[in-house]
Amino acid sequence: MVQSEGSGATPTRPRRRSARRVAREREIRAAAVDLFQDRGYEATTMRDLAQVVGMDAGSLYNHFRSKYDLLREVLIGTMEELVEEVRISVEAAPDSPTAQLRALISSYVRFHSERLHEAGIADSERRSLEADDSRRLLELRRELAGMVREILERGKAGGEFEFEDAGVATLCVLSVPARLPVWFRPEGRLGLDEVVEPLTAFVLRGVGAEPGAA
Amino acid sequence: MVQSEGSGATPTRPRRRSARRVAREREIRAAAVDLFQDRGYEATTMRDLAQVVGMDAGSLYNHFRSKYDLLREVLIGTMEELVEEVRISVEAAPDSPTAQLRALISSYVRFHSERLHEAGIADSERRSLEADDSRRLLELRRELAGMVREILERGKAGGEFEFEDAGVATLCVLSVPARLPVWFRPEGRLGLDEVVEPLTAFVLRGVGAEPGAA
DNA sequence: CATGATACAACAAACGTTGGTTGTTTAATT
DNA sequence: AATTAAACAACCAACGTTTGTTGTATCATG
Repeated sequence: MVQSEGSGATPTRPRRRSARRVAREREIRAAAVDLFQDRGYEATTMRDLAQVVGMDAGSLYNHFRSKYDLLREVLIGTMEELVEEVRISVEAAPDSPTAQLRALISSYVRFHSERLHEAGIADSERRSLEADDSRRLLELRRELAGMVREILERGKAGGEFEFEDAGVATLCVLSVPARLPVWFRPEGRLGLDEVVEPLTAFVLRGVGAEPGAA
Repeated sequence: MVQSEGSGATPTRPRRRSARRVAREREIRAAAVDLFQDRGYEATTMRDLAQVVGMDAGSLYNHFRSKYDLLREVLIGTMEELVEEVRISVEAAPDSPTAQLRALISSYVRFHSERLHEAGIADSERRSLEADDSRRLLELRRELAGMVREILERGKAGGEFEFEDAGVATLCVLSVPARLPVWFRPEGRLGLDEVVEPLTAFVLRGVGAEPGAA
């Protein structure tokens, strides 16, 4: 097992992955997300997954090292994207706590609604992660919480917000969009935009802000 | 499968269960809740459960018909108690939407914190329920949502509350206490009472109420 | 002595994963 | 451009475990 990567001579170029392969992997990933979402990781079998994408269970291993790898990739990958997207949207907002909180909630909600299934399992399947990966996911969540908290405290200091404990307030704020995957259905009575606004208003009011103010 | 319960002749008297047996069943139930909570139903094996209560896996079947039965009993039983407790506390409150919403949230939160694990799995393990039982659980949740919604609409009509859509508002309100099992730890920085108050205030503000008003 | 709780052993089914194999696609060499 | 070789992606069958569950024998308790 000395075939270390890229160190010896003739380092066997990684061979650009074909478009076909990439498409296949995406297909598998998407199917896995769907299955994980409505049966849970443990209850989803490789045979189930294989059937959905129309291939044999064993063939899946040409694309992923293991069932667990698939889970980790989905969970951590999704959370990283969420944090990144939220961060960008906050940084793009005006330098006012209210506007920033609004931007944060809005992008959070939009992400959750666009990728409902991924977001849903990131929450419910964390327990299936091994210690290291679970820590990583928690770290990302803390990062998100840190952004919220920073905005909240700044808003409170400036008199825009009003609440007792910043820690509790942070968790309250995050609770609302976090539950979206539980009840929001894109094909439901209300469209995304009709949900984002009242939801944002609820959160802003919750921390004592005037939702009307920009 | 005609052995309907209590209809035929000689309806096998339930024969008062000994105190020992009752205690054992409670013990098993509690252990199951704990395991379901931090590994999930699917990932919990009867052998795991048996080891926790210090007996053999097969012996568990003297107390429960199946693993699934255990899950159903915990999930639906807990939810029924929650709905009942919340209803009582709302009916005991003064006839004001603000007071009633406050009572509802408060009792909801207290229930969740006293029985953190039960409440946590009622949410995350519903997918493991068979269709009928899942419907039953959903029905209970809708009952709870109905109570919230009724209060909200009455409050809006009376000018106490302010929000756009009653459906969304209901879900926002419920989101906050529902996330409690995710982050609240009784041994943490804040005790129960220090959490109930700011959390209730957040929700009340969220629907446009004055948390100060009784 | 009788009843019920327990341990123990065993079961079939289902699980994730691996290995043998075969066309097919991609890359390197002529 | 043609030829050769390597890598790939798929099927199928099988492996070793682990799963929930069920008899049966043993022990305790009232």
